Amino acid sequence: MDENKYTTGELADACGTTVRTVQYYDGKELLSPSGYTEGGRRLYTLSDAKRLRLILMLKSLGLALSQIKGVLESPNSASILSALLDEREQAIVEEQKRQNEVLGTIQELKANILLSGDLKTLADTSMAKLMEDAKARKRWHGLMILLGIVMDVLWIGALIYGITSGIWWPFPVALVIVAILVLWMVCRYDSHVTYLCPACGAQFRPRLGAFFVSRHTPKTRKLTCPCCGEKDWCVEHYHAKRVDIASGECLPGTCNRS
Amino acid sequence: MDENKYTTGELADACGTTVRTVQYYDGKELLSPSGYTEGGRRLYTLSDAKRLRLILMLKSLGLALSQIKGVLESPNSASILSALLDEREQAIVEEQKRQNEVLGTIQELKANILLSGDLKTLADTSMAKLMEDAKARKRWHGLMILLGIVMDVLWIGALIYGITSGIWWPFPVALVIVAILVLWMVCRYDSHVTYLCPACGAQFRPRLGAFFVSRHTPKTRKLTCPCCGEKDWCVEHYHAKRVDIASGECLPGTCNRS
DNA sequence: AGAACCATTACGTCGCGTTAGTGTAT
DNA sequence: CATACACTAACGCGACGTAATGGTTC
Repeated sequence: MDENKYTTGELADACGTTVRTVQYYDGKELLSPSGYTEGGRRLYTLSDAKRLRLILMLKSLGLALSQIKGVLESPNSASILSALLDEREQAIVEEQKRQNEVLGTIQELKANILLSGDLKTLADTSMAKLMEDAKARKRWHGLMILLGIVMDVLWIGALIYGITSGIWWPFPVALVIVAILVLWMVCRYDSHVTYLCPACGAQFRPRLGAFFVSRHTPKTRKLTCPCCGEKDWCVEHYHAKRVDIASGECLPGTCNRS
Repeated sequence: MDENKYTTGELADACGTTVRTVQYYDGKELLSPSGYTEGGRRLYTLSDAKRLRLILMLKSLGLALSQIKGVLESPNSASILSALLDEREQAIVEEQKRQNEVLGTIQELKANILLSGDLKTLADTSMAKLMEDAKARKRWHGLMILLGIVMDVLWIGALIYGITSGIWWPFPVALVIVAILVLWMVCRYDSHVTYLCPACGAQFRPRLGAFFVSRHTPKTRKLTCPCCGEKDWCVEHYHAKRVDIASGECLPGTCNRS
């Protein structure tokens, strides 16, 4: 039919893979050579190259070699491939969900170990709680963004309404509602969050006033530890459930200097 | 110190894993038993259980057993674990990017094989083009949504402005702009898209009029094939580059009945 | 004494990478 | 003859699952 054009290495180069892979596919009867030289070397044709490229493409999508073999050998390859792709898609989506959970857990874990220093406390913490906390934090962030948008719409809407119609009473009403919402959010946030003192390792809950005015980054906040009195950047830790530490107290047994 | 509480199977049950795994971890010196019975059976303590749970947690995050071993053996485990978690996070994010590309490619591939029936054409299509097309389609969808929002803001804004101020001339202007934008979008879309006839397998570009009025789903459109004349649901295929088929013609060599 | 339970050993998984030792094309 | 290339056979990876065989505990 067509000329024998490629030796093993040439085929591998042409398709962006390795000699070993080509040989392996021959062994697995995924891609058999169209001929041999007298000395026993494999010879491939152009259509073999196309087939190899197809195999490599399907493999890059995550299909197993055995599945690819099934597709290529079947008379109704299209429907089989279609089903496999559906399945693969499903699996990837599932895996991404798991990965997102893992990412959340990693976040929590990093926050936990960042300053606690050793892993003894960590050994007690169960994976389940870490994930719950991570999920709760995500939900809370979502809620904050949503409420933020609602509040913006409220006061900007009232402002525009005032400008265009000359009726101004809704504006201060909107501001009051916004203020109440903000206050509620801060209180709720404060009651679900603890901080880790980098100096003594204590887990504590700051007083609402200090919490309100302190400087902060997305993950830390500059607070004075009620256990050792040091003022430093404390790592925030969000809990799924309300923490039962009094405001301004620290969790017993967590301070290294006690 | 503490009593020997668990046999291998009890430990496995308590930590949600298998006997084999516990034995394997002993062999790898990840978790050695605290003692043995006279008969040579492994005995574990409560702290062993904690250690095992920690190991399983870190494994579930995707860390290799060798890495976990390194963490547990190191004196400054916290910093090492922190670094490993960072690395792992990076890797997961990278992997998710790749997976999203794969998902796009799978979409393209499914659209391609859905009705073409065989894989010969598929063998010619390179992975690179599939991915390019998938990306381009995503970009295009994003642009459409964005323009949709812009257009909505335009005409709704002009409407509200008319109601509140009584000045109505911006409204028809906005409508004209919206109409032009829609027309441009349709033309552009039409020039980047081909359809696959399920009857004869031809790839063709419909005439703009037919394209405009035909019924459609997200992935298919009811069109009359210019090659075989059949009217059926044709699968849409978005191309990264403008296709150079004349409007109402089909790509030569793609019709099975020619 | 029988039923669980456990220990050790070893092979199989998947897709090749990587030697090691030998033969072939140019 | 030298050099590059190719061949086969084999082990290795990672985290166990799955026998097979025999001893231990209750």
